[in-house]
Amino acid sequence: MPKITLPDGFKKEIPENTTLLEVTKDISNSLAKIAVAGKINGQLRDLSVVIENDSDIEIIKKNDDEGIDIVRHSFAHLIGHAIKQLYPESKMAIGPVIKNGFYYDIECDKNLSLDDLTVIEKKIKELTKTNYKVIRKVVSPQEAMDVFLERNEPYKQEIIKEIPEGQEIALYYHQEYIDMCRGPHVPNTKFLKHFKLTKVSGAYWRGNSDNKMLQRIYGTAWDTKEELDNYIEKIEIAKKSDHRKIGKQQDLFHFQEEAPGMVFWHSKGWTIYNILKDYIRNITLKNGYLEVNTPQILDRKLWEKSGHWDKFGDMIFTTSSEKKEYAIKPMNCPAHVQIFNQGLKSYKDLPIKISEFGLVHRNEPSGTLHGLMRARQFVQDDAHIFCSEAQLSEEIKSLIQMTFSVYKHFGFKDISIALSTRPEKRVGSEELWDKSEKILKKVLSDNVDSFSIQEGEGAFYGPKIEFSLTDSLDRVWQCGTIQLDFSMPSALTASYVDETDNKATPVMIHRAILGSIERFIGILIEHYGGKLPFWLSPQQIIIANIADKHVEFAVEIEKMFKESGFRCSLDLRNEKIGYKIREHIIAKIPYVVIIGEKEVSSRSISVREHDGTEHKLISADDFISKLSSKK
RNA sequence: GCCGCCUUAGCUCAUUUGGUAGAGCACUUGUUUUGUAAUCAGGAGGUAGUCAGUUCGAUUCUGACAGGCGGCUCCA
Repeated sequence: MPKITLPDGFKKEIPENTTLLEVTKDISNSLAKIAVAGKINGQLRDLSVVIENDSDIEIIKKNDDEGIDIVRHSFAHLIGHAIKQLYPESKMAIGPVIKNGFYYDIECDKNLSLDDLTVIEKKIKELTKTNYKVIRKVVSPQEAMDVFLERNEPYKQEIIKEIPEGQEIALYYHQEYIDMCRGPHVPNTKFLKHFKLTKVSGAYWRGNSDNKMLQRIYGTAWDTKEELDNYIEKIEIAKKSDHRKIGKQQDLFHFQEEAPGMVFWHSKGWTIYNILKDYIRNITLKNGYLEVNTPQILDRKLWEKSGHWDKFGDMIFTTSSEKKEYAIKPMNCPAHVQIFNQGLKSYKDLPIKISEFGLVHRNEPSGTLHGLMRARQFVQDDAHIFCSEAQLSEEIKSLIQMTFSVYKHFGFKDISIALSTRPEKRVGSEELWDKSEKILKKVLSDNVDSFSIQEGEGAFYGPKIEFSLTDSLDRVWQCGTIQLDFSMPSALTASYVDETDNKATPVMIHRAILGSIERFIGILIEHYGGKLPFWLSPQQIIIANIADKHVEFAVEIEKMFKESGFRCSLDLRNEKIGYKIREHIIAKIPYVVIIGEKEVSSRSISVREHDGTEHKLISADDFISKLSSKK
């Protein structure tokens, strides 16, 4: 008789062939009503499995984090159940759980539209309402293969062929529909209630662009209707923070089809741009960087030498003149090596840090363009540090600290850090890779709370650290990067004279903190929901008069603000003050200064903050000195 | 680049069996001289993304192209 231990330490012997569900019922009937799965020795299992040995048992309820994921996973199966009833010829591929939801990849002759999702959704509701039992059956690979041969499911067959021998294969019977899954799944569709199919899109089979494109149906599911509604509302609100929308509303920038992926910066957007640049310039100069500027187009031969042409040629815009072919630079590094290469360098000069607000062009595939986040023309706050191997750790450490201090300045908390390791296609010896990955890992472990490893995602010349931020819809964008490079300096014959009077090749660190200024502004706009902090606001203060007779004093006050270095303008229109205020609130202006009869007679100002706070009849000088600390 | 969808006034959107388009806001003129989220009234504004095709007739149906949107792949 197996002995089980519950989370509270309670121990009990159970009869042979007892299932998790029976144990659950034994604990309490009310628990059994909301139990969707269990854990045996920490392993998630279906309630229908038999407990064979002495084990720790835990019951997963439908509203536990793991429980809701099981519900979501089962909803994916319901897409299958519904799809096969509606479009029997469809072939099912995979249907996993993702953050807040699930999806299923399907091959279907019909192009599914949003309207079709409504139909599928309705069918799923019908099916779940019958409260049918989901039956799990463990089968041999051959049995599984027979099932999916008979059901004409080529993708399932392909998956079976790759399941390692000895691994249990489970089929889930949803009435007439059969799916294969590691599970666990809910024991009954009565647990499947609050969901919505959200979008349909294309997705390559196995994520490989050489493979066939399938249709992917996305959905979300929650334990209660309130949670579902909240989630949907949250998405709707988040859409309002979309930088593309705010960019238009606030007159920051625009795109047009004559220049896809390239930004037309309007005056206000360009103001933000320059503030950011100045901020970064200040920091880099303080940290001993030498700011440079390099040509926009460079001979193709240079890019062949550096290795870029071979690997990234597709992305490079070109132009030609007098039979010479040029590349419009997609990166700044080869140019920075040229600057390093001028004159002899000694080990005493290292590290040499060369920075540039480097304008680059990359011919990104049209389908990947995304407002400011992914553009074809953008500026990197780029820098290359030429140093000796011995200096690497210290340099990288200070880069990590610098990056964090910049992100902190903007109030970012949700920063994900990843170490990308050696890719399949790479240059350099294994020892070199071992060494450089080890250096990055060590520096990361010593300096950040946590980081993930992205195996094989490194650059061909070396591993890299990536700092990523999230947009309003939870999409993750890489911003900062620190990359070790042992190859380009020698490819472009960079060298210095070392302590032993020999020629040595420097190591190069590629780094960017904001990454692309365009992308970073996009993230900032969404992060602040369009209400930028005072120091970044392109329009900080509006002076609004009550009536014509207050114009003179309003102009005087505007001059005061301007002379103190604030971005300030007048609103002298013949409109009611409520009308003006409404407009400036919508435009997210931090302060509206109101000038009327009382202000003129007392030579003071009244200020309305964006959040509605009012300061009546205060001294302009006092207000200016208070604002000066916020610059 | 791939799959699907979308493209109507400066902006946000209406306009169903195919008969050349409307609203709100913005703009403009007048009115109002105003106290913390919209004073009132008039006016102007569109070759319906582009190019073909079907049709007596196309914003509407078909096709191609362009751009955008959602994903996928990619992202030095």
